[in-house]
Amino acid sequence: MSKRTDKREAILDAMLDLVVKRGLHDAPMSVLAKKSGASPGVIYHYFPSKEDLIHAVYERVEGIKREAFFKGYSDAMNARAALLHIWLNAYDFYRTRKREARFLDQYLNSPYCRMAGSDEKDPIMKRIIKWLRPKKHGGVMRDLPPEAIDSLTLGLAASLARAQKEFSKSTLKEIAETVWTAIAEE
Amino acid sequence: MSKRTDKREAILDAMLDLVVKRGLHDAPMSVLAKKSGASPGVIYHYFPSKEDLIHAVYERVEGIKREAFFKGYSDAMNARAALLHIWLNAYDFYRTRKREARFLDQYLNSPYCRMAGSDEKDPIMKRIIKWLRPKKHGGVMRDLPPEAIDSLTLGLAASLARAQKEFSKSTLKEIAETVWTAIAEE
Amino acid sequence: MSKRTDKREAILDAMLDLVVKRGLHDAPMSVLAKKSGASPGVIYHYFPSKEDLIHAVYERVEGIKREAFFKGYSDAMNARAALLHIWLNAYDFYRTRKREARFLDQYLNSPYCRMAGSDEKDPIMKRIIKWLRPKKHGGVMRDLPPEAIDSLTLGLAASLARAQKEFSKSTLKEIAETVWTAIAEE
Amino acid sequence: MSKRTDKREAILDAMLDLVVKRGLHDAPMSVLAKKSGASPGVIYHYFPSKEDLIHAVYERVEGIKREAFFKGYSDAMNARAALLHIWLNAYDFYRTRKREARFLDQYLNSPYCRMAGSDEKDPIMKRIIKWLRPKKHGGVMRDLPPEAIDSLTLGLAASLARAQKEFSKSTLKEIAETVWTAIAEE
DNA sequence: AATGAATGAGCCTTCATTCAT
DNA sequence: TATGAATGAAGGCTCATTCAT
Repeated sequence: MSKRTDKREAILDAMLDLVVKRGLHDAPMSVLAKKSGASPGVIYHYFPSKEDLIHAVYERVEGIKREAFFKGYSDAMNARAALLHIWLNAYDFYRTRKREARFLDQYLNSPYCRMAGSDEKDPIMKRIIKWLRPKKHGGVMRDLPPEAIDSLTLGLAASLARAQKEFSKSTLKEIAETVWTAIAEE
Repeated sequence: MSKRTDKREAILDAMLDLVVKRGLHDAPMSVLAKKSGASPGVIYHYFPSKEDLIHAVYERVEGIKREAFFKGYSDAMNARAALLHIWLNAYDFYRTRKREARFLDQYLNSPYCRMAGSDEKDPIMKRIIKWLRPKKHGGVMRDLPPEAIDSLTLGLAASLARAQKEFSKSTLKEIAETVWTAIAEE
Repeated sequence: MSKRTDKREAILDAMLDLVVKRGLHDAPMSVLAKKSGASPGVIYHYFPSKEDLIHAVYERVEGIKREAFFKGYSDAMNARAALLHIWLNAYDFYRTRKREARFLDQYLNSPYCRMAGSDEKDPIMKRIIKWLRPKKHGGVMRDLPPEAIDSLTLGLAASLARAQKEFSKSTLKEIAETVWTAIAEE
Repeated sequence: MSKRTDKREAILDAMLDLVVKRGLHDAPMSVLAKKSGASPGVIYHYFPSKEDLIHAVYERVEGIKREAFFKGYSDAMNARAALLHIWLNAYDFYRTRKREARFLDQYLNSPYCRMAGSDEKDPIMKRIIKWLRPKKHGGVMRDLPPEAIDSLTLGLAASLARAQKEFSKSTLKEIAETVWTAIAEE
């Protein structure tokens, strides 16, 4: 990995930390410079503005998230297996990547997010969405709106991950299956 | 309502608007002063600091939310009826009170929130929680963690309300009942 | 003493305290209002401006000082006795009236002082100055400049009073007499 | 001298002037910026806060004072010669460095001074203090408290320097010798 | 006389950004 | 590429003063 990439990464990582620790407001470039080991000047060499930098952090986090969600996933899986797999991956991601999760919380709920051209708010599910549709549209779901599906699956995983206590793998599977039963066409 | 209270309300309301429109960051007191019709000085007569003001806005919104959730609710209702009722109220709240909903999104995901002494993050559900527990603890639910329950009920309502399209009352009821079936002990 | 006078006194006294505790800078009218029990409004009823108020505090302190210096003094005393008497009184004043002493320190060294029309910086000594002049001008002193006389007498008393340890009456008298010997024509 | 040092000096010097002209209160950073030719921002690059800046000005002035006091001084001098020498230097300092003198007057009598950790209020005399003690403690003085010694020597010089008229070198020497006679052992 | 809400200029400080080196 | 001093608009907040009551 080149030195150039190293410094860029250091900046992105430091900003992620900063936002998580002090908030999207209260994340000054000067502090970022100190944390990242880069001078204020170079930061502007890598990113045109603070806003762009924030968006770049988001893209990076989003990439990590996507990777995490689809780790071990195979197109050969059937709908049920795929959903369960991704659901558990999601729980894991939100559980182990606290920093990334907290950044997303802030970013997605801030005007920064809406500033982005944002092709799609959450492009991840687009890849599995083919099943996350009612049967009559080629999916395997009950006739529920997509928002409902999303909230009932990934939203649930996220909120469980935020809980104090950690759930055992078997409990999680149980929950996932309950969900599946509730939303899938029998 | 006294003039004193009027001005206080005007400030709170203007800040709510400002945060929703420009974000928790980028909500300067000077702009607030103009919007609210109060001078920069008086604002500090009513609130010790910007932070306190933000917290006060939150308390106010939280109060509105609580009222909305429990509108028409009666202790005489059984668990199922109560949950459905509140669930629909919640959907309504998130649907019609977009400003308040967006403020909560930002506040609850910002460090401001964690700054508050915050006895409880979301005290609302404490009132209906008696059923939102597994049967073996006196509730009527399957043995799911409270976080799951919350996400599956109010979280779902919130995410549906955020959707572009509006759902008909009958669709909502259908969804609510699906949920109920999924989480309630048969 | 009339109520009017009472409130005026309360304001003056509170300001004296404030200046001593927080400095001539950092003595806001709002804090003064709280300390004195008078509203910001009335303060301006008694004093046209903050500057005038500060000057009024000075006049009051100066009055107290004059009284203290001349307590027990009699015109019948000869030069030596008078000087010793006043010298001891001065030490007492600076020793027991710490607040007043500290206020004078600040006021006399601040631009406030020079703002005042100030007939005379320290009018006190004018009353005993008849001896504090060289013999050839009708006094009893060596031919030293008045500033020297003043510094050697009252200035010395003030600096001794500021010291940590307290001096016994006999030590003080000894010092005073040493001074007298040094500056008086034999 | 580096450019960095230059700007720092310019700021310190401008602040000294400002305090002398307008007082420790009423010395706004904005005015300082204009006077010193530095932007408001850079000032904070050199000094963490206004308070620190004030303290830094003090340190600088104190340094100048020390240098002035000991100019031409040699350890070979005996007590009497040393005292006379330093006494005349002190008069010169207070006489020619009016700005510095006036700053010290304000600073030393303000709460700023007491805020400082201040190892010692006036470390200068610590170097000559070996004689400024009573004979029985190895000095050459009468048994007077140190405060008295200080006031009778440097205090006197300062107050003479403050006078309108300037004293001739011979008058000064005469005064100094009178003082010496008064405080030195026989 | 008295209150205290209200004003608004101005204060200290921060911070995104630029630029000489 | 990299530095970090420099900029200056803006931010949160204060405070002498006024004024409706």
